[in-house]
Amino acid sequence: MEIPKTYDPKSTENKWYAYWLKHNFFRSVPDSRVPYTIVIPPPNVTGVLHMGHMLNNTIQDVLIRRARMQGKNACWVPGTDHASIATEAKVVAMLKDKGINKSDLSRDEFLKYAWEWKDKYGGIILKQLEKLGASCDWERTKFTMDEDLSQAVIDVFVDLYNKGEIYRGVRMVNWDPEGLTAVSDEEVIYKEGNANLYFVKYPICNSKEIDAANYTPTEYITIATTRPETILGDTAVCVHPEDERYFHLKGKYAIIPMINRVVPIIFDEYIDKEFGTGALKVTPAHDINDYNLGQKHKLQTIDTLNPNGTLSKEAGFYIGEDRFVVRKKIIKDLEEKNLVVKIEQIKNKVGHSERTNAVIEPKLSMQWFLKMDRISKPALENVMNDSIKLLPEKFKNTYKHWMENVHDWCISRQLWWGQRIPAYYLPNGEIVVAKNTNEAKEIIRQKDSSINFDNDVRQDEDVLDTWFSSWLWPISVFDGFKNPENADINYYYPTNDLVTAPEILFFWVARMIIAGYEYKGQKPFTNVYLTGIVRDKQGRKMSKSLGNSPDPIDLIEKYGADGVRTGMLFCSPAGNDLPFDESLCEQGRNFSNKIWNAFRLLKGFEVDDSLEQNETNVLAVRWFESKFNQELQSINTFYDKYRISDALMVTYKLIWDDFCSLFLEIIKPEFIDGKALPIDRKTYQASLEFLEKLIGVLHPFMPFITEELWHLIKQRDEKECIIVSNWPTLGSIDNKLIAKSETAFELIAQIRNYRNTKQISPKIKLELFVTEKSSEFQLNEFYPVIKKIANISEISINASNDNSNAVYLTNNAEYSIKSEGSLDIAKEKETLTKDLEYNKGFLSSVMKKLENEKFVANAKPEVIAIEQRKKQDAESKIKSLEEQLFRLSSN
RNA sequence: GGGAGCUUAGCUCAGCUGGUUCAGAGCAUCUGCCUUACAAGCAGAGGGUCACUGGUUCGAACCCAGUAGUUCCCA
Repeated sequence: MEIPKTYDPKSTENKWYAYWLKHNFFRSVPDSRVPYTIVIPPPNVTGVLHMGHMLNNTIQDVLIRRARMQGKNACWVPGTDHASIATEAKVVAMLKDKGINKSDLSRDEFLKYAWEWKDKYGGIILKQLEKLGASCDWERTKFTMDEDLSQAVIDVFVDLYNKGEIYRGVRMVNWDPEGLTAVSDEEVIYKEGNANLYFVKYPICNSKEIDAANYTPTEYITIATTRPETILGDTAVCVHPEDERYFHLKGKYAIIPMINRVVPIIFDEYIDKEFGTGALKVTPAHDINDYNLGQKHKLQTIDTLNPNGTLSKEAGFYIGEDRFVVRKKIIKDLEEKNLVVKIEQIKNKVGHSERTNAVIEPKLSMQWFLKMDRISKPALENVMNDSIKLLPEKFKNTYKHWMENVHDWCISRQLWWGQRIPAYYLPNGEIVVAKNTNEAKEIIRQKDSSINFDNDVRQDEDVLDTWFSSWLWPISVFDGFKNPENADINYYYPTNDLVTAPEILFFWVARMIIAGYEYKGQKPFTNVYLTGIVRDKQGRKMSKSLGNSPDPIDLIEKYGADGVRTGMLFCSPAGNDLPFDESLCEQGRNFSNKIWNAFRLLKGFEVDDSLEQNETNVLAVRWFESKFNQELQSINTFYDKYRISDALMVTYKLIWDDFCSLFLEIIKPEFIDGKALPIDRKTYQASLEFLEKLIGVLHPFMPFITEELWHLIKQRDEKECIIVSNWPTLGSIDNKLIAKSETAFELIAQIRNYRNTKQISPKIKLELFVTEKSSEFQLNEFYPVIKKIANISEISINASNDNSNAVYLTNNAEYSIKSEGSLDIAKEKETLTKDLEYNKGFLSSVMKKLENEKFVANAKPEVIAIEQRKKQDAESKIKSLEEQLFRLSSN
């Protein structure tokens, strides 16, 4: 069979993915094995795959595939979340294109469109994950608005309400006037920008009971504001109690311009004397700090904004006009009244909605809240005591800080897409919370049979925050609410690892932990692996809106899924951002090709059964066996520490450097007369076994090419696939042999370097001289190897002093090579002297330690022994170098 | 304004609780090679006051303090 020179991922990836699916290799059902479980961070159902998903899901797949090979029952649960705000926005936009306004639709009609939309586009991202090779148990795919998951959300709401943990209250919320909903603090993005700081003067008067409209002021107080449109909602002016400039205003009043409201001048230490004029206009309805001041000083609260960002009736002026239009208009009007003192340019930070990018308005509104103080306690404790581990650990600090200062969670959203809040309002304002309409009806009937449910009772219009669904995810995907003792939840929960972005550590991770302890009395997972953010070369986060992100599917087309997977992992230690560059994928693709060609080489060997295994090959096999085990141990350790990119790097070097560049070069049969000699059976067999082990270790990173090679190596049974093969077991390691090999390979590199500097072709054989010494690293064993891959004709012991024409190689002068052409004695001497000086310096630093009484007294015995050994080594090197120099000089 | 983290080669990062020749890896760079597996390759090489300043110690990239720069979180 002809094997192509370059590996072509396209022809294998679809084939093997389909094959794995067909044989149910991703499927997991509880059995007697140890479970290994990951629940996917459910991507937004409106989403398409971006680079962040690629990184995140590659890591999950690596962990899952390795666990599967280790004989665990690996279960990766996929799914999506319903993303209320984002999805509703998309559906509204879609309807708009069709000429339909959301306001013209009933709730049910709208939801019908929304579900249609979801059914049509909601699965895209999961299909894309297949391209990446994700080995999810697709039969378990969940959606946060599935019937049973929704029921869990409602049940939890009712339960927490009955426990007194959920309450309804007026709060200052971050209002998104475009999305027409409140958003959480975490969904507000503060962006720095230029703003005008307007200085406006308010008249002062002595009494509350004046005719403000016809009052002729004699004195003014100047306030500074960036949001003059809120002046209409002002109910006080506040200054610092120690601000001398305003002492005389105690007990006086200010008149709000335009609407001529007389408001008190209050004193509070909250004020920053340095900012603006040191006098603050107080608008309790439209600023959180002002709201707090208002509460403290019992001020009136006047809400001057409509939900859509236009001015309300309460404002008295500019009713129905947009807040930004009014900002300009009111300044013009105030200028006409000569009340604007000056306008300054400042930089400030303005909150924008993460979803719609609209400028957030702090707004008072009636919302539902979940108390966090009690239920968050175990979630803090168990992260602090490492019952749940955050990786990297540095996130413990941030987590602690957040959990210790946690605010009540605003769980209502003014939307339709999501789980509708199961609260029913009776005509007298009383609230009944029930799991469903029938239950509500029953409760209400018992309370007051005269109430007509259909006419008099209305259900809350709002839905719950999407996070209020996804915080239940590790439990609800296993149906742990309705059937708390079912086989799945008992087997898979708590799950093992969670892989997600630090950005949602609080949004989601912390809340899942809270729910886990509240509803299962147990953590939801043991390890939280926090990935970094994928950034572009300029360090900007890759995002669709910036247009700086490559399309992952295009990348897969170009470099193969295996190439992209390794590309993502080459430099992404946990918690570190990943500055992505396409060349990383190229490196991944090149790596696939390297392995491919290693296989081609092996496959091309002609095997001769009558051939004895020669000593070179015996040694090569012995050496690689040990080397493999040594590196396997290191790979296992890195996995245990979740240092995935380190595990990959070790695998990469093991395959590329040790297997391809060394092992294969050593055993590769020589060419005579343009024809390759055959190889013995034993070595050939061992090589193929090595390759099998290597691709086994590589499989989690590069699932496709490894499966392809696995089947090319030999004919296998239908179900005998690498994906379900055994992770290589750790064999013995001959450390002495490995140490010797390192010296030998170093010597080989020096011979090659010598060729390079002297421009000697690798084809010309050279002669190597060895000064026999009682060195620990006798390399005799490796002589055949050295001869072969450094192309040495003869290695001879140089007992005589006949070094007149030789160049020494290592810095202990034990090896030398016959120089081609005349020897530059001066240069040789210089190099030798340099090495001699270095070794002498080194020896003296060692001696300093050994002669230091404090060192000998304080250092551990091992450390002292090491220093003794260093001393001996250095002394023997110095001796060799001196001898060598002496020989050169005597010629 | 408060808190946390980071600063090691051109880039991205390792460097476990101070002790080998500890200053490392990959990529990039440079030199030489189309050598019959692979130019998506082979063989070599160069490159760093471990941000700065002090301190602790027999010994500091590592511990402590301060400074600068930078990122994140909270207000």
